[in-house]
Amino acid sequence: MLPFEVQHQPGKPVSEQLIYAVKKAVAQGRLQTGDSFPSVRTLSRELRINPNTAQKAVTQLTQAGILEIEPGIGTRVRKQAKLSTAEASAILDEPVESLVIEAKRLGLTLEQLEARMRKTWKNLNH
Amino acid sequence: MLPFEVQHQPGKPVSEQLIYAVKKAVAQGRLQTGDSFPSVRTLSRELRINPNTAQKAVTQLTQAGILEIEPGIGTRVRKQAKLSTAEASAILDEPVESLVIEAKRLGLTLEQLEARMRKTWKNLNH
DNA sequence: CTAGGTGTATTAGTGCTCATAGGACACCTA
DNA sequence: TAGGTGTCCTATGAGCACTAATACACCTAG
Repeated sequence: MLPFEVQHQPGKPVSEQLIYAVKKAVAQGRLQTGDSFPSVRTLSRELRINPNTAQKAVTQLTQAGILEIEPGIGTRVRKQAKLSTAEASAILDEPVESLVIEAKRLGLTLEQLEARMRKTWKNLNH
Repeated sequence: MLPFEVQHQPGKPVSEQLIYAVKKAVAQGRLQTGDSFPSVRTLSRELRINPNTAQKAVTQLTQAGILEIEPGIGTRVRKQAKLSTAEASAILDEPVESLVIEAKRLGLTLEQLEARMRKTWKNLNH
């Protein structure tokens, strides 16, 4: 059994959905620092996707600092390094602005958006 | 002069960047209800993109309820209809969850994320 | 040492989206 | 009528996503 769930939405790249599922599992604590991560071939078999697609996701997750490779042995969940404010900004600025624009367009108030975000935050805690 | 700015980022579809720029301009109030919107051919000329690409953006913005067409005359910014809570949820749930996951991964607290969002909200007011 | 696991790389082919190009039509206004 | 508007059509090229089948270097367990 895999330590995360992937819901394949047609139209979106399979590799990106796998990446998102892993990020979500890490945020939820279902994947913790030091946990061993399924091999490329296991992912391929369990998710019924091509080994290359699985490897693409693993490669990007490694470059993102979420997984780390031990050559010849396997992959583990890496200890998350704390990033600087500038680095966090570079990553978050776009999705934050995009979300705010969408919320304004839908007629929400700032308070309503914050309430929705707090709820989502707490739902991800376990 | 166009009532919005489009910054072409290579790798992302031109039509989607145009759509995003228009949404942003509406959220900022640079485009207001009733304002006339540039024609497909004007967009094509000013932005140096194909007329089909411009039309694709206009079509999607119309379907999203942001623009409205007056046949033979032109396009206008439509009055925003207030959506139900359920409809707003369907649109916002995904980006909110995605943002929360990313913020948690980067080690931010809920308070830090809210502060960043409030700042972005206010910066878009004018 | 060998067998079997790991990540990695290569080459090839298919299908889809994006963007471009050129042309055409129905509609409305001046 | 002339010129603007949105809309539609076919065609082409580029790039990406995914699949497929190999092959290689590395490490561990037996």
